[in-house]
Amino acid sequence: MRERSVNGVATRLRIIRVASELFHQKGIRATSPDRIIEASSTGKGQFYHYFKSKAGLVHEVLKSHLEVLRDSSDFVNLEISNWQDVEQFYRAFIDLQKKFKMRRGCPIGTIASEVTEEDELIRQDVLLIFELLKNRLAAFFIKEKARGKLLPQADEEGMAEFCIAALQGALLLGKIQRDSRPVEAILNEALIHLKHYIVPAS
Amino acid sequence: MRERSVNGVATRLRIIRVASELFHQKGIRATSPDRIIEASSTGKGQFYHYFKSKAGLVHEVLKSHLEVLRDSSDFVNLEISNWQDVEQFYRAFIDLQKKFKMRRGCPIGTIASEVTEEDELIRQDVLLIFELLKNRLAAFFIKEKARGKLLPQADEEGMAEFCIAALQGALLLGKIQRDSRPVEAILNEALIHLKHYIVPAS
Amino acid sequence: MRERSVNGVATRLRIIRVASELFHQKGIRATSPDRIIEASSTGKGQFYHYFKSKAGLVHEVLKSHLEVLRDSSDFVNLEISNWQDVEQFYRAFIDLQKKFKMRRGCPIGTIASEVTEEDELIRQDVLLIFELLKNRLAAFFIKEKARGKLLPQADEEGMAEFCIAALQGALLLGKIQRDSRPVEAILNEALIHLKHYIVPAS
Amino acid sequence: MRERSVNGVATRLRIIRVASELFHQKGIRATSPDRIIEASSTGKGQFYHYFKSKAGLVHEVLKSHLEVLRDSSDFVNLEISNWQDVEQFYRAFIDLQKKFKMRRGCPIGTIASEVTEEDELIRQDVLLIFELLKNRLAAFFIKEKARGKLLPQADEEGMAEFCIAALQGALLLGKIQRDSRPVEAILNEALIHLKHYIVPAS
DNA sequence: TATGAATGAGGCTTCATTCAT
DNA sequence: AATGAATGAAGCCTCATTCAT
Repeated sequence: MRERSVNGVATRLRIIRVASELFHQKGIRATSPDRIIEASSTGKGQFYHYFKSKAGLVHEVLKSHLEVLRDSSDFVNLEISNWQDVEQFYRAFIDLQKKFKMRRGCPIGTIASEVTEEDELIRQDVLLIFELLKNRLAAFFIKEKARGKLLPQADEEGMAEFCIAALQGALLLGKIQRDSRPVEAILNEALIHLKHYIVPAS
Repeated sequence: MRERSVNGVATRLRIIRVASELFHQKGIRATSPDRIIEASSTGKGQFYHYFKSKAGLVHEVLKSHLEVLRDSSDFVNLEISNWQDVEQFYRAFIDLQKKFKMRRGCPIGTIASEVTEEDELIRQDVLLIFELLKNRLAAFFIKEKARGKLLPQADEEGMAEFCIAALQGALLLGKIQRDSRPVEAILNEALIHLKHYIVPAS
Repeated sequence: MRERSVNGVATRLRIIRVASELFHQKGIRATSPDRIIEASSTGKGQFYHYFKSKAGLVHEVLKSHLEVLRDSSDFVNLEISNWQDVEQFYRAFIDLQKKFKMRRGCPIGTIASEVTEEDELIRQDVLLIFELLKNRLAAFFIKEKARGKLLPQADEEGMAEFCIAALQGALLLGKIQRDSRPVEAILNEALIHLKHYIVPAS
Repeated sequence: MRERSVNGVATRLRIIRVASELFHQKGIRATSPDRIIEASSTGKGQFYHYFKSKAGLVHEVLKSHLEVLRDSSDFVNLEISNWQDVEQFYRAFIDLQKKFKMRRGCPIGTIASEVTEEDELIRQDVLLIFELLKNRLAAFFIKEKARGKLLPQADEEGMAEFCIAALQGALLLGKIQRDSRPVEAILNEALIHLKHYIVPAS
């Protein structure tokens, strides 16, 4: 109520945050506008005042994910400039999953997985996020290679994609096994692989 | 009398197959009993005659996936006895995804991703499948190690999990990008990594 | 409940009848499926079991109107073979309107009036009904002309359309004025006009 | 200050005009305040600032129709002083319907048809308009009769009502048939009928 | 084994209105 | 005069399931 006068931006954000949370927890399909409305203590009409549809909200949620990642917020730092940052990147997702007692997967991956042919716009949104991640990781690999730190056969983009795929797969297995150890093991293997492309110190 | 039960089995199988297909295409949540009933040209009552609930059907679908995998059917051969078989294993999933024009992910992964805390039984079913895959892959690595073909530091189970995670992640990215090339590149990286554990021919 | 076993045809008919009644009373737009469901003591699901949508129900209602008219039921006799039958035709609609204390218009006209560009199928249904009326009336005029009872300049189809238009207009005015006298006066004028085409007894 | 109220009047008029248009196109029930607000580029609050409710707006729209007709604007001339003016009166409505490619009925008739028992005030508004039309037409017939131009049995009010009913019916059929020819034919018949009351030139 | 009628909760969205600034 | 946030009821439809035959 107090927030009302703040001008609605608050309400909008509240809905996005609650939705984001529920989508992560249950997935998109299993999260109804009604639940979001209830959990965000909003009136039914407000939902459709701020978002043209549930799909529209999903779009906004993904946009907010994109921004959070782009701005390298508290959650994860995408300004990767050394190998430790790559590890930190993985670490952030592992910690997130642990925070939810291994009951959830990747917030993006969960949405990605639900995409069907009808959700073209959502697919694009997810694509944008995956591309952001890829570009940031690739940027690091490219820089390293330029500095002569990576072997010539290293395919920077391919390495970045591999990096993300391993993360997605690991988080999915972690959720199904309800165990963080395999996640850490898998991501460790992934790191080992990537580091194989490092030029050995003569 | 015999006829009857034969028909019954047929109906049951028809429902499972159609459901399997729809779950792969749309996911579980987005696939209603009504749609399955319609697509399998069954009566409403038959559905609940053969399956106690939608969740029960999901269970049967996953059980059938498990059997198909266990029996190393036409789709994929899990009797892995050399590195080519590992590649074939990956190839089978890539081909499946290509068959659907990169519009779908892994049949199991799609279901896995939708699992929530309420779907404990389904989680277990998925777990069983992932474990089957892991065990078959691990069995090969163990055998290889026993034959002195793998380095001592090779963790066979970890390698198997990594193998599956890479697959799941790759298929997810493939679906989002609607492109099979990254999938092949990622799985290629995964194979390169695994093969790093091969004892070099002196 | 007793009717359930009768096999659903009863339920279906009950819904159509109730809807028909409500559409006449309030119009289509102002009649929600929920109200129809309530007024027909049906379960929510039954409605959509028997009709694919509200528009589908409207279609069925109009189809039933068409049948009633075609079969010249108790309500109105469309087997017009003399001028008295034409008067009876008008009389039936006047009586119907009076029955509802001049609170309603023509059951068909009310629906017709609500048709918009989006309701193409409904428009077609209404068209069919208007054409049935026209054809029955025209058939009489044609027969009369063939018998040399109508003047050569009499346009039988035109007369029939005029006949229907006068009826629709009269019922609309009757509803707005809540008075049956203008309705009777208007339809009387219409009859006078039509009879002007009668060949005068020399 | 003066500016403000001038703007206010403009906004008010804009809403009325847009609403009038939408009511004609879709009917009252199918036209929500939201749509009107959007189509008139007004703020939500403005709508309820100028009109106490949607029904209030309908009232104003009908009042504006009444005024337009009373003032014999560009659209239609109700200062009927000869038979050509009657034809012009019909012509105006036919042209209006043609302008919308036979997709709409009479702006008043469409509203009239949607009136239910709950819309007492709107019914009165429509009644007023129909009475205005009737009076103008009747005035002409009375004048003609006074001049000895109409037969003694001519009922001037009845003729006027007939005139309006034929118009309403014709426009409804025109909309359903999406054809202007029957409309013209019907109104031609109506005119023929009315002219039957003309005292024959001896 | 098979059919499909019946049920009621819930999903997504729009409606009409009021309120605070 | 103007904006747009807020509200809750209602509209249309699908869902998952059970029941009777």
